[in-house]
Amino acid sequence: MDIETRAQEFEQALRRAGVRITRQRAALLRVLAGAGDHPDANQLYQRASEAGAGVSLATVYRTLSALETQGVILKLEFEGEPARFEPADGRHHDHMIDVETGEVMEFVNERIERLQAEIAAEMGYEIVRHRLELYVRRKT
Amino acid sequence: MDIETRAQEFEQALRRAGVRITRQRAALLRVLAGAGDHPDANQLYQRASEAGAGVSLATVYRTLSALETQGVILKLEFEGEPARFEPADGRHHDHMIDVETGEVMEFVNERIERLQAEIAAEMGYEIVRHRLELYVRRKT
DNA sequence: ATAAATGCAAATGATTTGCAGGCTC
DNA sequence: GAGCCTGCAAATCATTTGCATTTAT
Repeated sequence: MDIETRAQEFEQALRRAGVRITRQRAALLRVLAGAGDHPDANQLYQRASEAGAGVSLATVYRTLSALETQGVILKLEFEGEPARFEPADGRHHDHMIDVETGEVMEFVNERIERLQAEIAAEMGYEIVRHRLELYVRRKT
Repeated sequence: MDIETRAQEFEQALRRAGVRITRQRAALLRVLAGAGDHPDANQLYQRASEAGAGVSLATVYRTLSALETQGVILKLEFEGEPARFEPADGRHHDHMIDVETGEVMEFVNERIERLQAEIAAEMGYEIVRHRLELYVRRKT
């Protein structure tokens, strides 16, 4: 799926929720749709600005939280750094962070997901959401 | 192990690292040693103050980070709240947070630990540390 | 037309830090 | 006695918010 298509899907989701698509938001959606990495609010602000969109950082934050509320993007809060964001389109995955380089990788493991659900169930709970982050170093 | 014994073990660890044991730190160590919950900096500050120790919040933070550096306590950063701390004496465990009540529970699962190590290894990494949090709701 | 969104600057909240005087080793 | 510690207040940093003005629908 190309960037424009994905951006339009984001727009639909927002419109459906009654959120207005302003010039700023349209620009942000495109930046997000094209982000292969996991940018933070400030990086998104930079990218949108470079793309010629007149956007303020406050609006970036406000838009990000609207998008998060609509479930269009996910907020990632890794240790010791500002929150990062990623499109929420794919399937659920967890993250692995290289502590030397800062690189963020994604991974999926069905067995871990199942075990988590079992653990919660055994204690009489159901999982609302979870957070699994592996801080790793390249093996020598 | 009683509170005083644990507090003294904390002191030893700090002394060994060349950190001075001041009246404030001694008090903090006792508060931490006696904490069955997972208090944040401000709660520790309150408790130490109530216990009659004249401590400032700045010193609480400075002491907590010294303790963390020495590996005596662990810092927990759950979503949307100030950092909490717990003594690092027991075996490793992860946390489950009841999103309704805020209650924090601990759990251990060897299989999940092993799977995490395997996942990292498959991608050529070794785990430095990890974070696994289950945000749960009591089953209806 | 009207309610929602924007930009700016000021406010927040948690945590950190500079500095002058104190206290531990 | 020397240097680490402390308390205080001011500084940071990411994020949020009040308000007057603009804009999408």
